[in-house]
Amino acid sequence: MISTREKILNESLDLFAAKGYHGTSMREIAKAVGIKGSSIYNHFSGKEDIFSELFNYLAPLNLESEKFQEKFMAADTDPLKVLNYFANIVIEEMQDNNKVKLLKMMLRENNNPVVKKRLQSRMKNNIERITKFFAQLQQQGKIKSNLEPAFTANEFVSALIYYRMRYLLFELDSFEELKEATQKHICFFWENIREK
Amino acid sequence: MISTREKILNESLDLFAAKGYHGTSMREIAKAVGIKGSSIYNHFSGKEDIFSELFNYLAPLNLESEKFQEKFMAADTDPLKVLNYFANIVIEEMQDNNKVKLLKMMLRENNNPVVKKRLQSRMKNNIERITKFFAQLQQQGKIKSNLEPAFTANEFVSALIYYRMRYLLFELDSFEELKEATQKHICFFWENIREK
DNA sequence: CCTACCGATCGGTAGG
DNA sequence: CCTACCGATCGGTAGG
Repeated sequence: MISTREKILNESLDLFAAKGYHGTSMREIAKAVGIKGSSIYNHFSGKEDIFSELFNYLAPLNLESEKFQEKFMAADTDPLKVLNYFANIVIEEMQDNNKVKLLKMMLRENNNPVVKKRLQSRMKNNIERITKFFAQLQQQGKIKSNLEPAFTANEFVSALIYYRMRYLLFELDSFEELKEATQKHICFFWENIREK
Repeated sequence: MISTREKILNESLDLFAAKGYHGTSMREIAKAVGIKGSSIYNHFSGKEDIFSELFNYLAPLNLESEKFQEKFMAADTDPLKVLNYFANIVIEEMQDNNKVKLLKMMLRENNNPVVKKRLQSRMKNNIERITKFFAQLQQQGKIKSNLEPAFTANEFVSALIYYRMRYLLFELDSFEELKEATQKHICFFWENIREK
C-alpha cells in the first residue's frame, strides 16, 4: 500500500515536471492526491519541503553510475562493450518514468541552487569516471595515443546527452530513434578513437 | 532613447529567464522598469502578451542561420572553414546577452507549446541544413562514403550543443573553455569524417 | 502613468 | 484528514 506521503511526492513530481515549481499550487497537488490542501501540512512543513524531499525520495535512482564503476575499470573487458554498457544505463533511465520526470523538473528549475549543484556534480562525476576509463585504455594502447582523455570523455558523452535531449526535452525522436542513434554513435565513436 | 515598451520587454526577459514565467509577477516587472504594475497594461494586454511579444521583439536574433545558408552550400569553400564558421555563429550567440536570456527562458518554459514548437523547428532547420551540407561534401568525395549525412549532422551538432549547455545551463565552463572545446571538437570531428 | 480597487488564489495555520 | 480561516499577493480594471 502506497502512503499518503508517497502519493504527495509522486503527484508533486508529476506537476513540478510539467508545470514548474511556481506553476504548481499546494491545492493542485492535494487535488491530485485526493485530499484537501491543508492536509498536506500533516506530511510536509511546506511547498519547499516537498521539493527538497523529492531528492531524498528519489535518491536511490541517482546512484546508478557508482554501481558500475568497477565494470568500467575492469582491465580485461572489451572496451566497446563497456561503452555500450554505459550507454544502456543512460537509455534505460529514460524508461523509468520517475527518473524522466525528475530530470525534466531539474532542467526546468535549473536556476535553483540545490538543483544546479546536483546537475553539476552529476555531470562532473560522470565525466571524471569516463575520463579515467579512457586514460586507462590509452595506457593499454587500446585507443589512439594523441587523444586527451578528458576531451575524449566529453566528446563521447556529448552525443549521449544530445540524443537524450532530443527525446526528452524537444520530443523530436521516438524512444526507438533514441536507442538507434545512441547505438550508432558508439560504433562511430569507437571506430574513431581505437588504435588500429 | 529606449521606449517604456522596450524596457518592459527587456526586464521581462531578464526575470523570466532567471525566475521563470510563473515565478515572475507583473509588479516585479513594473518595479524593474520603474513604473507601477497597472501601467504595464498601457503597453500590453497582459502577462501572456508580454511573453509572446518577446519572440517578435527578439525575432531578428533568430534568423542568423538563414543568412549563412549560401555560405554553407558554396561548393568551392574549404569544408573545415565552413564548419568553423558555423561553430563561430553558435559561440558568438553566447556573447549576446539577450540571446542567452532568450535561450535560458525557452529551456525553462520548454513545456509551453509555443516555446516547444520554436525549439523544435530551430533544431530541425539547423540539422536539415547541415545534413544537406554533408550530403554535398559526400557527393564531392570530400568525406567518407559510408557516412549517413543526417547522422553525421547530428553527431557534429551534438558536441556544439553539449558544450553550450555546460556553459549556459550547468555553468561548468568559462566562455574561454566553451570556445576551446568547440574548436577541438571541430578538428577532431573533421579528421574522423574526411576522406583521406 | 498614477491611485485605488476588484475577485481569485496563493502558502500556510488553528482547532478539532 | 477536515472545515474555516488568515494576510499577502496575484493578474487585471476603472477612472482620471
